[in-house]
Amino acid sequence: MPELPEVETVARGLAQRVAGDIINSVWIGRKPEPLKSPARKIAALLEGSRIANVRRVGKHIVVDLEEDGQKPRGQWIVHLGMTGNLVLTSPDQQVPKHTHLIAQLASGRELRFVDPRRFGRLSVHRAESAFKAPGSEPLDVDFESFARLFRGRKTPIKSALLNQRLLSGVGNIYADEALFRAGVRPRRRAAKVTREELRRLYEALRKVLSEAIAAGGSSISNYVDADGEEGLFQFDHRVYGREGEPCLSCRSPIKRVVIAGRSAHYCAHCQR
DNA sequence: AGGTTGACCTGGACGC
DNA sequence: TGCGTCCAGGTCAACC
Repeated sequence: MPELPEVETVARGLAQRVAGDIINSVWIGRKPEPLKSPARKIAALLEGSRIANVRRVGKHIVVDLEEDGQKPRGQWIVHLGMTGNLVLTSPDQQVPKHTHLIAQLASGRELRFVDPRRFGRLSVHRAESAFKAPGSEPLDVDFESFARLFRGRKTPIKSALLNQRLLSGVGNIYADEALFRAGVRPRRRAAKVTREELRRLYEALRKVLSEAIAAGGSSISNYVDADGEEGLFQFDHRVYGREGEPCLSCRSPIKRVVIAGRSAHYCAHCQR
């Protein structure tokens, strides 16, 4: 579920509420799938740490941890996968099914990682080897660097947008939405997209992502933010999930095709 | 080397 | 109600 705007929303919400709090103890479920680091390493780094900050890198939530004297201690990295969420609750809230980790905070609250499909991943990094995402942040990268990412790539432009080693944080919804707004068909070979089209794509992607962040994430389903509240938001999907419905510009039906195993939505009339 | 496919999971929506 | 099928916002390893 969560792409860049959703992860940003969760991270911001948590940063506001838990920065400065201390993790007293950690419970980790028995199913090992969501853990990239061993459970005892995760627990060891988290327990006794103060949460300095919570932020987003690509689709990852980075929890910066520090010692008492503000000395950096390491990072707790949370990837939400398709269905994961990191929720701040009071301990008397019922623990939902598929809760894989609970961090008890000194303030008396709990930070819980819940993920039914278990595609999410948890890991820890020591302070010496800080986490780094391989791709460029779409909201930070300049146009020349953005354009360079696609040079010589025969893969469909849609697949290139989703490639996290190129761009960090773009997922299926916002890739489709950006391509629609730029007027570029998802199956076009990345290398063949003209400079002018890339310029439109660059602007469209930034616009779509920042609008979605401003709206607090996507409206597509039961997405909830760090408080466990439904995102109020209404970000308009113009193509995603609108197969067969009329294009909002030209009324021709939105098409859905599969590209590299992911569904892609576009308007055959407006996108070339 | 670089691109595409299946596997990994659970659950909700839909058709019969 | 129940069962089967399809679909899902992500990412890898394995394949060509």
